[in-house]
Amino acid sequence: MAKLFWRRGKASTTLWSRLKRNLIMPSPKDNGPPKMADIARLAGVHASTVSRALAGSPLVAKKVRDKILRIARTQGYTVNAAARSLRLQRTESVSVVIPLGHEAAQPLTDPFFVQMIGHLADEITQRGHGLFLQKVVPPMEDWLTELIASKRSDGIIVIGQSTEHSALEAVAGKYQPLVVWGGRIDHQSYCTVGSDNVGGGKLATEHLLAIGRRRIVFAGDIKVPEFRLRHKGYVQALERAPAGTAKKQVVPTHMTAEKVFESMRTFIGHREKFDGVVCATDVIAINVIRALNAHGLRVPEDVSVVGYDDLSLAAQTNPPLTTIRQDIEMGAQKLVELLFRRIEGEATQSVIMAPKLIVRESTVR
Amino acid sequence: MAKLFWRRGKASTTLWSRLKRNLIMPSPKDNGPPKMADIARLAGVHASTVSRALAGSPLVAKKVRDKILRIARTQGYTVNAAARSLRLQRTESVSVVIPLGHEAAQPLTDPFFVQMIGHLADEITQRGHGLFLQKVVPPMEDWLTELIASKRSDGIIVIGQSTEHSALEAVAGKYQPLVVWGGRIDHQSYCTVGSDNVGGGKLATEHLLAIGRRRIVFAGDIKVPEFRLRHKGYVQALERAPAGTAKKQVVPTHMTAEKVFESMRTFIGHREKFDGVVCATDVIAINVIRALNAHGLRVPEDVSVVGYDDLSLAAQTNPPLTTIRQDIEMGAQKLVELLFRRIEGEATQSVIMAPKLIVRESTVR
DNA sequence: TGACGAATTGCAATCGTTTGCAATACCCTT
DNA sequence: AAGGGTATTGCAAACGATTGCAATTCGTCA
Repeated sequence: MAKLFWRRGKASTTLWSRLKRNLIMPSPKDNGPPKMADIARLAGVHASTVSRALAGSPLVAKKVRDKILRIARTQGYTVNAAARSLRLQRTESVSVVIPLGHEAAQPLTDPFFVQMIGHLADEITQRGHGLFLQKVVPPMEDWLTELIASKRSDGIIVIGQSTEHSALEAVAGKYQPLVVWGGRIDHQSYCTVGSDNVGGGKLATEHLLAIGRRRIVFAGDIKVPEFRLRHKGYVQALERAPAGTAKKQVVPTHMTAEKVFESMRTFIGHREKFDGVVCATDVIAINVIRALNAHGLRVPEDVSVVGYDDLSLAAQTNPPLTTIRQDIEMGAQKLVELLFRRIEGEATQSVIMAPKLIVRESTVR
Repeated sequence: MAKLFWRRGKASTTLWSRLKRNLIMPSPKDNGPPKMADIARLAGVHASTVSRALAGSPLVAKKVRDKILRIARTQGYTVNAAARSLRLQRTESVSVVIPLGHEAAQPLTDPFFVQMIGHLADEITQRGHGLFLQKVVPPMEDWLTELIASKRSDGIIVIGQSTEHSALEAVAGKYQPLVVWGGRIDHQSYCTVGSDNVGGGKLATEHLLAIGRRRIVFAGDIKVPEFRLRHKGYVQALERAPAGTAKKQVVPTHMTAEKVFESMRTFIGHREKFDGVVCATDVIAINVIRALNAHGLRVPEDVSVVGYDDLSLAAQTNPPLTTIRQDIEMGAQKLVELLFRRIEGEATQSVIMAPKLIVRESTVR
């Protein structure tokens, strides 16, 4: 193997040293980034002193430290991450996992994920950590335990429990530094951050009732925990609705744009009339509106539509979307804050954030 | 320190071993994930044999290998990533960097990034690697050299050269495994993948001319290399336009939704009439449409609008967006393919993909 | 039964940093 | 100038996995 090529600092008769002597090598740095030992040699000290200097330890004399730092900078030295992780038993990075068990389709099209990832990236880098991104698509097994055992990161954030509730439940007891964005499920033992989905669903439905809508349907896949909770709020609101209100109805639908569009179109064709739609997400809402328009139904004149999430694009659609805001930025902050506290060993409670109704033009003009 | 707590396998009088004898510890696995040595002990072999067995080496007897694999599985063993990286001098993961030099605002709102990241994640995980996500916001310095020197990943993909052309240029000679999504700039020495931006801009403009538009403006920030190239195509098309075509005009605008909306509104108010808009991105186009609607102008009856990217949401807007498709999925594939070839030491050429005009209803009904 | 060769296995060095402890350098006092 | 400190430094052992080489086992044939 090329092992000999990589020996350093031994003035021996290795192949490498012979090569080095024979070749024209004007640059002081030859093979790859410099190591701590290289900086040490340049500064005339031991590597341990370099290590301490870089860490800002008060043990090393100011004069020496300055010299070391200067040399390190000019040499473009940065500590080798793998070696550091191994020695310190921590990686200074966190895994962000997106399980897509409920969607066979691969691409993470939903802008919700993007916004979440963006905010998480902000929070995590702000704390000097890296972000290891992991997409988990079916078929998936043991992904969580493997990720944990690999010790690739100091903690894990899972975005959306998807259909992985049991996998999460299984490790919750053994592995502390784990936080999940999603719905609060009864008796769950892992730590979640999320909005009050039941409350949000109720809020949306009550708004439609308040503006006089009486035949309201729900659009979304009830198998996903978060959506099931939103649907639950929808049901609760309808149960207290004024007399004459039509009973509950669900448009089962997947998350990709075309699927939503299709299922909505067939729904419009086959079922009785309705005048309001509570959607499980903004993306669903947008496609519902598209389907309505395709059938000559105007929004909001003929049908009122409410979304969920308040993505940044919700304000830009046509018409702008009335929706339930989940404060994604705050959610990301909470997730990261809780995760770091759990990394420190603290036990933390789940956080439920209050959802907020944002009225725009897709419900009332 | 707690060092003594972590000693293993030495039947000595360490604090740990004393603790262990006294406490009730029925489970064989006590502290943290098992190490290779633990599996070895359980299987009655040396760690090196376990390593070989896990790697599927033909050196180890089939019977022994099976036993080791079984034990490893039941113990939930996974190789420690840091130790492996250190020994192998490779991390089996790649960095994806998003420089946001051109946008002071933090969040990566543009869905383009999301889709790109999603596809990259697919391609990278498919090759058994991890994805290390890095957002670089101003003020930024040395981010590239530091990332390289940390050896945190085996290669780097930069999405959009933003304002970092010179930083990229600086390392291109020294660091092979680097690929950039973006515009092909003259004399650049790093490897890029991107669509033919000039051609795309021309395509969009020619389409508007072909449907009879004669007063066409360009919306976008010309300081970003990719957008400058698109603008160049716009100019080229106008130069060959039929007589009577209005001369070129630019709406300078930032990328965030509100900024676009505002700059467009003031533009509409102050300038002479126009009947077509070539936008630097789909997100810009959507907000341009919103601004036009706010002024009572209909799309496409009064003004035709073309976007750029063909994001998945482009088909869902109202009206659906005519746009220039950049095949993001293929782009991601190319990026990853080229990167892995460069990791292998191969020199690779830049790739320019042909853009394609997608006609929807924002230009002609 | 002994020996030779092939098939398996173990040994030990290595990857680059960090850190407890031991050793040296330095300063000040008497 | 010797002694007693305190500041600085160096030494060497980890961290956990991989791999060339040496050592062992095993099967087989004479």
